Amino acid sequence: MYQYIQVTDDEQDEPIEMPIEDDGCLLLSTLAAQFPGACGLKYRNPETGGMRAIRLCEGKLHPPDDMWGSTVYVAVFPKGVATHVWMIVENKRKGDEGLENPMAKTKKIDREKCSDLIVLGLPWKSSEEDLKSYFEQFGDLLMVQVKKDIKTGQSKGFGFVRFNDYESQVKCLAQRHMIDGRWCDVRIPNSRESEAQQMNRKVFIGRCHEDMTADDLRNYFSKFGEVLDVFIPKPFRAFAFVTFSDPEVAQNLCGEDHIIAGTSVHISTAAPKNYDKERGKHSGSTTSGGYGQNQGFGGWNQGSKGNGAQGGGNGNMNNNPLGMGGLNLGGPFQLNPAMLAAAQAALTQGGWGLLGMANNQTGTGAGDGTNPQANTPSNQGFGNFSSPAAPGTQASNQTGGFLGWGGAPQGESKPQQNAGWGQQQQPANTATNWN
DNA sequence: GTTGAGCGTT
Repeated sequence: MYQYIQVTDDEQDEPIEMPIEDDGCLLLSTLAAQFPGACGLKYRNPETGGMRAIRLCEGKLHPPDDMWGSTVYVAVFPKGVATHVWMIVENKRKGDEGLENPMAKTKKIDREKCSDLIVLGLPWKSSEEDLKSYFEQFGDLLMVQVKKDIKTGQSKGFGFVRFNDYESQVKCLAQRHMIDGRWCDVRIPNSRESEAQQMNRKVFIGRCHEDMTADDLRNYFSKFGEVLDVFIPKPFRAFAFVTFSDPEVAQNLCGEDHIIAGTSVHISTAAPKNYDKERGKHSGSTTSGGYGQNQGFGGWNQGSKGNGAQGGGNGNMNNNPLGMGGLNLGGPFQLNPAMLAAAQAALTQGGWGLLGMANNQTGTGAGDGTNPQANTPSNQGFGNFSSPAAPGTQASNQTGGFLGWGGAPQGESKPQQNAGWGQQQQPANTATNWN
């Protein structure tokens, strides 16, 4: 018999009900499962209006005066700790917010964010100064790079630029460029950094009920923000995707359980599927700068596009944590293909409800019991494999991807602009930075 | 010392 208390990470947001233990305590691990990175709990004292801390002792959060009551508690996060790629990006752009709650910052995803832009077809002779003087017409530049051969110093014929303002980027992407006598193309690079910035508009809805219609989902989720698309695989596979226009809305919902038409669904981040097959479409479809719709990147694991033969039809098994691509789905199990597909998708997404393994810390599921981080919702009861979302991977890629920021050739250094970035030192002449 | 579709040494 569980009791629940209401917890939020933002007093403006809808709280999540969280189970407390038999001894009346809330486990920090339970809290962290819903609010990754949370290190404590607090609540507003109605008498003083101030925030009051909840006692934390050996991983247990103790109720104030032995009573949780109906108070809405607020998750507490370590100050100034970079836990997400998004936060790193935000730190870079908004250095004055360096001490805020990192998770709140994580949720502040700027839809209209600049990314590095690749400049293709540069004349061999063009220098970074040449690029700067050309691209300045579109707006303030933060960075210009010409990629060169290490030994000879000869240009490789391409480079990167980054604008300060998104409008400048849009203008620049909208046309071809005559630079030093050659036509050059400017595009969003096919690298993970830029992909990371465009994702998370779409959320994965696990544990869907067969009676749920796209309209049901749209109606329900519209109260959180504009819904661009609802996708329910046919035949029924017990999951769906909802795409919001605002990635912040999508991000805010991730990790939550919601009740729709009496059914508890789990919302998590939509995992991008492998990009190898889609990359061609991707780069081809971004030349107009338009990736505003949910299909813009074409690389999401929707389980659609005619790959109904999930056993190996689409070559999309590389990231399957349980190696299901290697199973013979036509073998002795004779499971309903819809259930297999749902199970596979649920595994990929970390939504375990379908398999009846939710919260099963001592379960007998395949590979269970070996994961030292079994308290996280995406790993419960399973062996040690990588989380599909793997934000840390993105973070490291991200920091590694902007190594050209540290230099201040003009002699003026702005340390604040470098806060939160992994690499700040670099040899001269690898990039030119005017800010 | 050459070249002309692509995708970023640290």
